[in-house]
Amino acid sequence: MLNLNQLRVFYHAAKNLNYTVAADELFITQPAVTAQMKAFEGACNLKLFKKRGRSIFLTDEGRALYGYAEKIFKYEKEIETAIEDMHELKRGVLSLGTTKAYARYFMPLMLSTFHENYPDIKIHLNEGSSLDMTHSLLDFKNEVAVIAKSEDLPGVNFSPFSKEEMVVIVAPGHHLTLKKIVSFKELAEEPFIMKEKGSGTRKLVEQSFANANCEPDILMETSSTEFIKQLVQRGDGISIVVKEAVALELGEKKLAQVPLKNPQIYLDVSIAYLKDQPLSPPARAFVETLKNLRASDIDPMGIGAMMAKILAQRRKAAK
Amino acid sequence: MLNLNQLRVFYHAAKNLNYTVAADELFITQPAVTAQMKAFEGACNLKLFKKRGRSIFLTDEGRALYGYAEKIFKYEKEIETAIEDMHELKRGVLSLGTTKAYARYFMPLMLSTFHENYPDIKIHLNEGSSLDMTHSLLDFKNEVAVIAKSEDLPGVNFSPFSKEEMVVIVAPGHHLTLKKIVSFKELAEEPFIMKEKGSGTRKLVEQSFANANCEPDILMETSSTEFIKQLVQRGDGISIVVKEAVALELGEKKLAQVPLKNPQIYLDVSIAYLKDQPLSPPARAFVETLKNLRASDIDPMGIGAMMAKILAQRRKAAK
DNA sequence: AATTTATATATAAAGATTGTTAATTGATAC
DNA sequence: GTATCAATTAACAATCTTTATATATAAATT
Repeated sequence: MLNLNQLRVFYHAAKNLNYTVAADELFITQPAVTAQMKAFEGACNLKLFKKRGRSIFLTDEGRALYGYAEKIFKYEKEIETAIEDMHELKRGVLSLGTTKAYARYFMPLMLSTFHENYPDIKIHLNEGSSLDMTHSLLDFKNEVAVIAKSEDLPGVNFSPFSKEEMVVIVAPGHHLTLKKIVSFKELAEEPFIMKEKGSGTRKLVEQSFANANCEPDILMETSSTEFIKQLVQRGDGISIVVKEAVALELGEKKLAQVPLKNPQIYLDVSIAYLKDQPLSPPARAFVETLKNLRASDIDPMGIGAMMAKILAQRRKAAK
Repeated sequence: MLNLNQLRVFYHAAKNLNYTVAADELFITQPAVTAQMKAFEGACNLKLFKKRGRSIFLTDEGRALYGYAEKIFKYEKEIETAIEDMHELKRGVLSLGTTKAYARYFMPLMLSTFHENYPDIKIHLNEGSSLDMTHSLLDFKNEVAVIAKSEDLPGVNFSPFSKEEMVVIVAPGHHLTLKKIVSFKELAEEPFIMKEKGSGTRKLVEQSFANANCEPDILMETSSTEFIKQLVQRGDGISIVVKEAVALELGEKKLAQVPLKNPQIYLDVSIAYLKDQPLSPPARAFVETLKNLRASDIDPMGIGAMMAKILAQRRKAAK
């Protein structure tokens, strides 16, 4: 195992053929160079310099070694540049987890904006249930997750981000569409298409039924909101989903919304990251971007408002 | 300027994802790893490891840096191999200076033998006058010189190597060939072709004339023994040269030898190298080889005997 | 499930390297 | 011969490493 500190001293001494200049370049004193060179020649068991009067010359061995040293310290500079780049976010990876809904509706715009601001950061986006994504933080699979707060894990920091309006969806022409307003008790009578375990939506829906002292009649469980929409459209059951995820279908009348008896329910979406782990520069930059998006408005927004805001910012930036 | 010691600690910690194993590999204790890693992360201003319980993981930044570290320490191994090779004479350079006569008559055999024993040592052979070659040692142009001792320079070590018989040469049919024996006084009457200044031969010849209280009648000075031979053959003058250099011409009767009145004169050839500079391994090996060639016989030999000995050794080795 | 055992990292004070300051030597230039 | 410059030497200070101990988690045992 070579002492690379000594090799560095040798490199500078050999480059300048002068211990004093080498010392200056190394920000150490000249006697330190003398000492290190002695130690290095001893360790290598090779004479590297010849000394005549007050000047020094490389031996053949020294010259050979200098060639190698040049390479290694040139490479060191590359490493320093790499570290510098990481600080300046000129390279790095953002490992991000989110729900399918966010990955599909919100993240494309959000991340393309982020990528415009930090073009050298690679993005690793994973999707899964809120619970899965929370656990992915603990496993270091992701550094940040944009999800519904599933359970209050001690190591995870949840920072409120958006509030998504939830809507009851039924097939067009469904008998509930005749009602002005429906209660959870009434919904409990219908076959219900439920999201999978671990889903933030499911947790909220179950909670809402429980608050009304009833239980949904679960016909089927799935992780796919697309699948839920298909089933509901076919009239196989009803469901409660994030409004933004069915905005299109509601507009096209492929699905119908049934107004809920108050209170209206909202899904709280949070930015989650580990408590006692400092975020990497890319993750920090992303969280900052997210929080800035939210901070300026007092009322919590949904995806729709959020996206409108991003688009407004981009238009502004384009001017 | 990166602390490569810290980078090395990081490299081993990252390789094993375990501080204790890293410490073992580095032959240091585990607390030293902890300390160095803290210092390194501080210096880089980057989190490189994430810690969960008793295990550690690389961050994205750590993973990036590990890629670089791998390269640099792989390259370090190459340097270590190079140093090892230099010790084992598997690479290196022998910078050798000698006189034209030696370069022509002795060194081809000597160096081809040396090369057989140390096939990975490159040989740089320079030729010049004994004085020039002595100075080349002081200038670090050569490390070893095989030459006549010209003057007693304080920094140069002269170790006797061979003794070359000197002969008076004249043109065939020259009037001196009629004599049974000639004195320097008689030689002083003839036009003399002298070797250049700095030549060991010249110094010896001048000394010999001076001892006989006379001076040669110098017709011409040259560094080329070949040129001397041509001139003498043409009958332009006489000269005194190393016998081995004219053995062929004497045999072919192109030149004639005139017996010198005693004492017979000999050119002392030495192995010269700097006193206070340790020799490089290749130079040490070469000097050893030369000294071994000489050591076993008590009487100093000339080139001819020396070459016979080398050939005998080679035949022996071939068996 | 609760306790013990083993394993891994962190901390703190003592000890070994490495680097600094100041004075010396040795060589070159004027 | 004096001045100057570069490298060395030696005593002191800073940094790194070790020893010993603590803490915390995972695995094994009761």
